[in-house]
Amino acid sequence: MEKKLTINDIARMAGVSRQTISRVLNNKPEVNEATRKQVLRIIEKHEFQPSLQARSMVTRKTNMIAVLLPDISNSFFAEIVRGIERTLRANKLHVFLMTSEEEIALENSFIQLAQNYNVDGMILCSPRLDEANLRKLIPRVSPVVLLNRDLDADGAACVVVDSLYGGYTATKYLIEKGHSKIGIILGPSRAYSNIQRLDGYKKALVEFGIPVEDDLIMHVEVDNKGVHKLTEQLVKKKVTAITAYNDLAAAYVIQACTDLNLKVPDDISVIGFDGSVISQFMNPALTTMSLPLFEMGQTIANTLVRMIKGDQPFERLTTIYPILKERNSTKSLS
Amino acid sequence: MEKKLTINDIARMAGVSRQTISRVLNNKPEVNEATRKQVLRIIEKHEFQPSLQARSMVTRKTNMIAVLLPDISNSFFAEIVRGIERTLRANKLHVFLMTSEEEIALENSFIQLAQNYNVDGMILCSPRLDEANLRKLIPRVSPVVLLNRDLDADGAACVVVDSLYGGYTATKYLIEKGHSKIGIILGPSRAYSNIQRLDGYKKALVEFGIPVEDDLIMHVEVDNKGVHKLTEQLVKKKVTAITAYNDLAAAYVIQACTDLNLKVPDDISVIGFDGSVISQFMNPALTTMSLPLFEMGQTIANTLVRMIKGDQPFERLTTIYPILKERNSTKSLS
DNA sequence: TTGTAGGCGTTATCAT
DNA sequence: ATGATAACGCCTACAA
Repeated sequence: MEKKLTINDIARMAGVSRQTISRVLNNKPEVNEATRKQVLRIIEKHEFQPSLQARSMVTRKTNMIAVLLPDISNSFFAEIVRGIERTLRANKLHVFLMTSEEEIALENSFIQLAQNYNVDGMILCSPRLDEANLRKLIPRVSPVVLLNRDLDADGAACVVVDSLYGGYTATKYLIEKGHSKIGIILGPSRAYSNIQRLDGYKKALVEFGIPVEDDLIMHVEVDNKGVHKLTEQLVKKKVTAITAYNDLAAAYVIQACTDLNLKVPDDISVIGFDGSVISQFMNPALTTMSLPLFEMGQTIANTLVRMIKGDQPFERLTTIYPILKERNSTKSLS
Repeated sequence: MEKKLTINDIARMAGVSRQTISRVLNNKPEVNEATRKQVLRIIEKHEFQPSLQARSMVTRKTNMIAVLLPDISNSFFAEIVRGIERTLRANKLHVFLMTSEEEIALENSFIQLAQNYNVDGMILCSPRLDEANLRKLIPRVSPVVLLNRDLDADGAACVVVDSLYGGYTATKYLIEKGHSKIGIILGPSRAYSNIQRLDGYKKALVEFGIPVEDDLIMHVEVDNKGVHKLTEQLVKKKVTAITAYNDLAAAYVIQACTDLNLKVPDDISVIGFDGSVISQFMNPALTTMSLPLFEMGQTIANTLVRMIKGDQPFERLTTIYPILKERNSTKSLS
């Protein structure tokens, strides 16, 4: 690492005090034009750039935003982060990335870490922390934007997907296609979104007078590994359609069906959730409840930026509605 | 944001000097056990945690690693970052994420930014910067690990995919399946890996005495949007097989073939590159040159950690060989 | 074992 | 318009 020049070095070279250098760096008006030019020349000649660390010590701003999520290789989060990063960048804010791998302890310590680094704000994607802890930690890193978590707390805003609507719409769609024996595979976490999705599923069934059968409701234990087996169980129970909690899970469902010599959608209909890139390349192309992930990322970041600026209004709660994208993995029951 | 306690506050409460607090925080031995316990009690009671910023000012270490890549939503990079993050985390290092969107100007300014934040090291994924600039910037953020770029510079190590081997192996595989009219679709950038891949393609053809036809060599202009059209052109030229520069591009190739009423692999064979998640769910499942992305991320981070520690040897150049994963998108020409 | 003084590189405040 | 001085919160070196 090259040894870095400091503002003092520049001051010495320019024959002025470091305060003047500071003024030039910060575009303060009260500097003689001649001096300013001279200083700028020296700064450029030596490609001097001030230490943001030192600056942060006094300004109390780091321009860093901590972004905490379970898994960056999950395209759901990756696409959201793309939206976040671009929007933050446009506001001269930068991303401190933290991955919790769904571990509560890591989530906890990462939020502390964010505080210790003195970030200007934090984005929490689907935190698993319980409400009490969340309420305790939020003030330390606020402002905070939460994804998929509705918490009414000071210094926090929320962007949530309406999973109830999603689960309801997907199920209703299948019912209207003539299905009544519909299996549902829910995600590994006890997350709110899963409960919501299940509620939506039930709501649709009830609305159409179809009995809710508990043994058609499946929960994945840890990750997608279990989907294959759950699909087998559902098939044994003669379902004619399955809704999965995300597109990748739906892909595993289809794979399992193929292994069981069932054709999708002829023998069984499958519907996913997310609308990630893989959904359109699967065969058959996946019918899914699609989410505007990139735009969600932008919304999240924009909300945070407004909170930070402090002079602009922001939505305490933004609700995102998934949109049914009908493709070829679903079919009318004839 | 709650107002944060400082080391001075704790010192006052404990009735000792702040230096003693510092000693306790840093586990220095020269502290009376009674004092240490007393101080620890107060620290815990108030959940005091030192400012890492202030600490960095004097220790000259931030424990932050800048990770610069073109696009986090590209599963190729996302999976690599997952490996990087986990390994860095195990070494108490953290990720400062920067996305360049393939723009050279952004790459340039992000490297500067990394310097100004005084990061402990940097990971550059497939930088587009020319060699001169790269050589100039590396010393400012070193140690640096470069992905897919072989540059022999002080303070830099490289992890590269052997694209020549990959291109060669894929092409050879197709030739041995009886294909001789083989199209190749190369990536958008003038990146080294594309040139290498083409060289491998040519090498295989030459080895088997098959003439290299320039009009079977296609370059994507900007992104995957163009793949569809290029595929049409190749089909017009009666190719029986196409190798694509990554799995997503291969997906578009297959889509284009379907649109042209060609069946894969019966009418045309397609082979991808990367072995990303989508490849196994495509229909037909994609034959591809697969890369151990997560492990590559780990290797990259591990190399950087060794460089930072300084007392451990590290590979200046690590070469990764893609592995042929034969699935159902390729077939013998009968 | 503990405390004091000084400094890391900047900006803020108050003089001049 | 410019400069001197004091912070920001911590650690290092030296003194007690």
